Amino acid sequence: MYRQWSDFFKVLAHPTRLAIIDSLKDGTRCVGDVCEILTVPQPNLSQHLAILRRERIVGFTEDGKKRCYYLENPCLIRTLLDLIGTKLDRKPEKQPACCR
Amino acid sequence: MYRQWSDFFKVLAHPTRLAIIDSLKDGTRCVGDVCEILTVPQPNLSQHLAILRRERIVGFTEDGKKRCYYLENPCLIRTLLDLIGTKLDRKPEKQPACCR
DNA sequence: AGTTCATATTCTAACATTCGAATATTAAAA
DNA sequence: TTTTAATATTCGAATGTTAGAATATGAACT
Repeated sequence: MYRQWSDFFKVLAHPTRLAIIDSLKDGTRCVGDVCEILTVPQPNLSQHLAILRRERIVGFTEDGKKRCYYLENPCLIRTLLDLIGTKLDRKPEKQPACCR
Repeated sequence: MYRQWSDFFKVLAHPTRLAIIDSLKDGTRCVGDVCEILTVPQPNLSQHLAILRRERIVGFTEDGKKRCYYLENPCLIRTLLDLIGTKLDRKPEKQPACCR
């Protein structure tokens, strides 16, 4: 079980992948747009997307020759990132209710 | 910021470290006990503890020649692991309230 | 069919992480 | 003060991850 969990965290353990996730937080985006927003070279972005797909963190729909990526569990991911935000950008008032 | 976040996830991205965290979930334990419970060789355990210390996930108190480790943010860690539990051991009724 | 646009894959060198083995530290007991 | 028990550190080989370069795929347009 820890193996499975650590595989999941491994996928989150890269700044570019977190940036990708963040850029999909509020909806669907095609690869080209993410590419521009993050200023990451296209093949590199594609590699990271493949890793995110493998762990089922993102999915995509095809729209002509474009691929529109989205978060598979947007709420869960949002909650997760909020949570570590409270740890790392440690402002006392940001503590989630469960931790007070 | 993504760098800082990914550094945090990197620390969680190892099965042994997750097992250590889990073994501290319900209180304080000294190194020897964790060692036995997890059946990990002592120097290796010590290396992982050092990594967990660096990211402030665990702390310790000294008790004679023993070191008693504990989670620095037990509630936060518990919430975090519960959350990914709901994703990975996917049972519909385990979905946290916020994600239904 | 050939071209173009959007994205994916493969290969590889650089770099990072991991574990075991050996050794070091350090507090207390003898 | 020597010994012992508990834990930590250092080193190195094996393994895993990363980014860039080059190349491939595949859908839509001509």
